[in-house]
Amino acid sequence: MSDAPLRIGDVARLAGTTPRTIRYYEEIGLLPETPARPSGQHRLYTAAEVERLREVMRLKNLLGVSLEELKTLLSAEEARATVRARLREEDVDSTRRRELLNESLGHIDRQLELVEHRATELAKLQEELTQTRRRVRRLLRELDVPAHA
Amino acid sequence: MSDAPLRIGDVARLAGTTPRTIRYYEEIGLLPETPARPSGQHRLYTAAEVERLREVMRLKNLLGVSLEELKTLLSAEEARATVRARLREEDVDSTRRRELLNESLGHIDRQLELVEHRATELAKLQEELTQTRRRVRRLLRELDVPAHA
DNA sequence: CCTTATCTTTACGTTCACGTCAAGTTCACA
DNA sequence: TGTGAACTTGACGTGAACGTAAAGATAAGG
Repeated sequence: MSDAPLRIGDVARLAGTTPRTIRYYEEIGLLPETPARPSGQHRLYTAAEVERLREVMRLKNLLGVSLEELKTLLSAEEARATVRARLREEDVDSTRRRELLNESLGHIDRQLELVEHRATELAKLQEELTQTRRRVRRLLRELDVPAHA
Repeated sequence: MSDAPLRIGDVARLAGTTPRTIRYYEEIGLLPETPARPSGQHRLYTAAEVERLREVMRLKNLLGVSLEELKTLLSAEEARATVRARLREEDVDSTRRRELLNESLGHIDRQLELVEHRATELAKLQEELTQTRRRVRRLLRELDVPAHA
């Protein structure tokens, strides 16, 4: 029931964007092309793909990177998904497993570095604004209690 | 000595941008036009204006807003500067002072809201990434100590 | 089966935030 | 007073990230 296939308009509504954007993201490889769709036929999506899209939009907003940079960041995530899939197979020798996991770790760390940097910068700004706010409020209080002599 | 007037090229270098960008920002009213400059004459700047530019660029990066939105945000800051100037004059009655200060407070709160929102969102993302990182590292550790039976 | 909303591709248009080029001007310095 | 570097305005160009319009195809409901 809830896994009824969604069409591009539904996905757009659910994610708070437009069909054009979704097609564009697919076009530049930011979203995977629905595989094996005879040209002309409607695109069909699942709820998981709505989530994926929301995540893309979230990262775009928060990280403020170009779609091209975002693509590399997400291809990393893509890679991690592949890794997880491959790791589920029993017949991967532990040397290879270690390789894959370390690769994942690298991708994560790259993202974390980006996020942490922005987070601390924002924290600084927030602190400055809070300070300024305090100062203004103190001035207001001093107006209420005019002469403290 | 250090307050020798700067030219647009110097300002650009000091702020890490280009003359074109500075002129553009002036054009759209994001930076104040050097007042009373006979058309054709070189623009002259002070160190304070370099700081202003750096702040503009910083906010642009951190808040990820359009230059138009940034302009309104900064006009608020502009207003606060005016307020500070007016408050230095002694002959402002306290009713008016209160008004001005409250206005300032409103502007600051608007910025703070924006900043705080982004900050918490970024914090969430950071937390998620950190969690994922932990999971991957645990998997790696389990590879080192294979059978815990 | 027919209608109609929604989709398809193709292609050109648009906005933002500048880059780049041209032709002339101003400024610091020898 | 000349000369070269940096500046001026004006205009057109550009890449990113979509919007929009056209002409036709598809899909879901009655």
